[in-house]
Amino acid sequence: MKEQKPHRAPSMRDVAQLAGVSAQTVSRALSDHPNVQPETRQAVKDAAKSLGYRRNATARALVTGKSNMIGVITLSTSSYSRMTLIVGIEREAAARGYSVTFVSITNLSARSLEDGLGRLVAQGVDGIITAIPLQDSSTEVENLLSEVPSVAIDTPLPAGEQVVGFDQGHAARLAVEHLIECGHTNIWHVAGPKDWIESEARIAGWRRALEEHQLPVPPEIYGDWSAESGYRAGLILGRMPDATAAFVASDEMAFGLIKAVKELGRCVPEDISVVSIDDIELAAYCAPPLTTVRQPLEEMGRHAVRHLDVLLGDEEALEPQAKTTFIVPELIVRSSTAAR
Amino acid sequence: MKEQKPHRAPSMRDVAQLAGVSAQTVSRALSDHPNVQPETRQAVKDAAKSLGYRRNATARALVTGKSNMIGVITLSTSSYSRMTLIVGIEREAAARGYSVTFVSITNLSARSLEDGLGRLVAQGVDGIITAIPLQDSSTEVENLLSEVPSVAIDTPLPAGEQVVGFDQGHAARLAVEHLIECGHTNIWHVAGPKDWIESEARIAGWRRALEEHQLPVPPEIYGDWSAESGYRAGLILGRMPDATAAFVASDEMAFGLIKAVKELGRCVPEDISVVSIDDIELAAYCAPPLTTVRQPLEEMGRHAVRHLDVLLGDEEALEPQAKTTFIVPELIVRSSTAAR
DNA sequence: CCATAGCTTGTTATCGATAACAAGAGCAGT
DNA sequence: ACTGCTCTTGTTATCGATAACAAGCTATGG
Repeated sequence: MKEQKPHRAPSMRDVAQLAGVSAQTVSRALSDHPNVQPETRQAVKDAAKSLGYRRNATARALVTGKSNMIGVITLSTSSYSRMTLIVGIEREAAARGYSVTFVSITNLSARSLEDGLGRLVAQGVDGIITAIPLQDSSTEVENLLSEVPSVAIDTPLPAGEQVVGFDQGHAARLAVEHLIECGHTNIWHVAGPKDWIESEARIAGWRRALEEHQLPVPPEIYGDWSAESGYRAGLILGRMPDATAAFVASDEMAFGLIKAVKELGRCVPEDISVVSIDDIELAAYCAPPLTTVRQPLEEMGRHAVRHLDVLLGDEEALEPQAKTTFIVPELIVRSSTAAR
Repeated sequence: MKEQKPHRAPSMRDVAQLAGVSAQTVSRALSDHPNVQPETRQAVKDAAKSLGYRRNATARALVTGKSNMIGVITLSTSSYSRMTLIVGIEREAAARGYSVTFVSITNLSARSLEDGLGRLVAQGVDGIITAIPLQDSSTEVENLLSEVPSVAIDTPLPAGEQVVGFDQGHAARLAVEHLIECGHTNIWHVAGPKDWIESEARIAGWRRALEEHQLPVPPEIYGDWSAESGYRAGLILGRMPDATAAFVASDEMAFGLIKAVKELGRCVPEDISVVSIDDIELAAYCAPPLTTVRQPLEEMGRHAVRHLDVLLGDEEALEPQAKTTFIVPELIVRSSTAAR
């Protein structure tokens, strides 16, 4: 065995030497710059391959000012939805030659948002995708976001110049109107946490739909997206004899709610119909299978990357452009809802 | 409005000028280097703050050779387990001052592994965490892995110097022995896909437990971790009158299996007992709640980062060390299993 | 036959930080 | 008072690439 030293990775200089050209020519040859003699290019490529040369992204980033990294900031809930979003982002980013660095924060305070964004900016990302449901922010956050192009999913963060949106209000309406069509008149809502903008939007959609159909609007019950919180809500709802329908803000909470309701001796959908939002993979395997409004998170992640890519690439070429991509919600009827 | 130009972020030189010192002193002051006069340090910090200075991680990485980034490579399934793992990794990494870049691959071919690892290495990560269930690899993959310290979760990849492991065989044994204690003698297994090392280990554990108790070993049924594949397996198992117990390799497949079995008119756990592995959040909200063996993915992610940190920091100081952290599986009994 | 243009390649400067070395100040010990 | 040490700060070189400029060479046309 001879490789003793930590054998520094080969640099462009090494390749240049082996190929008998200058470093700059190597750079040009490997970047597929047009004005390079074919045989020179080939020689360079051969030399590079034989040395196992790999371009140093750090040096490249330093001089070009572009890191080809995009940052994603999200809440660190391990929910299905977040994961799906991130997978979508990663795939589209990889396809477009970006790598993704990923920061999760544990709470919605401006403090922790600043921290997370700060880490991303310090890292030198070219752009940021915020997948955070924050309602408001601090000036420090705005500063951070103004330093780097950013795209917001769900939430119109200040300075988040473009937005990929899912019309939460419309999704809620689809869910509620389905229940109404089934003949329900007493439709409760189990909402997400108060400080999430999605929760607000879904509550508003639910309320508006009820009002338009001149149905009574019961008070909403708050959960925290977890199945456990849905279970607690179910314990409350299940005891109300006149509650025959619930619109639940997430599939996971619906799982919890259904469990509680069944434990109280009532049946879904015979006694209580349940619709939710998300359509996670397990939704079809709940008992009964969940009627739900599909939110295509992976696709939303991909859209976010596409927007960001345009923002980064075209250098304020097309200013107005499509400011927002709206994804249309789709109702998926399974067996957790039934006619009265 | 006066800020017309893209106002280049302030550099160390700017701070130095404002504070009336040299760039090197700024570097020292901000890095909390000991030999700096207190008032100088303060002056530098004030200047930095007033300019909104942020250290350029790229330049720093170039000269120090350390990027403080760790790379994670994983399969792009949007399963709960992967997400939980990643959240654990990200949290621990953030706590230790690393940022995380994240690559997912869509299949287990050596080709795509090479591609993913290549992206990570080219990105300049300091270390890599492989969370891939690959059985074997190519020499190219080994080259890549030998360039950068790496830690493997689950799978002992070649050159993955340290391993965070979960004793899949033991987990399987716990599950099977629980069924045996319940009086079952005909215990089937719905396994994960053939090319996953976890699947193999769970199959082996299941088989060994049965053999030790001198019980018959039926052929295993393969799934692909998805609830859908569990459902298909359930359609097969549910038709066998003498099958009274199933050990399913993941909670998600168990959801599917239970649905199928119920559709065939048999009850869980009265007719068929089901144990699985993972303990995802929804496991407790299945109907019936799943008896399962808990696999603490978040903790495993954190361990991986700790190992990697040691590997990166101590510079071959403590060579042997704890080569592997083994996490102990824990059986969680709920209601999907019952005595015969 | 010279001028102009285009192609190919090399040279030098630069990105923003830190490492390594150097230099001046202050202080103690002989 | 001189030597030698420590503390503080500054200077210069460097990491690995690319941008900008420069130079040599080959066509092409008048």
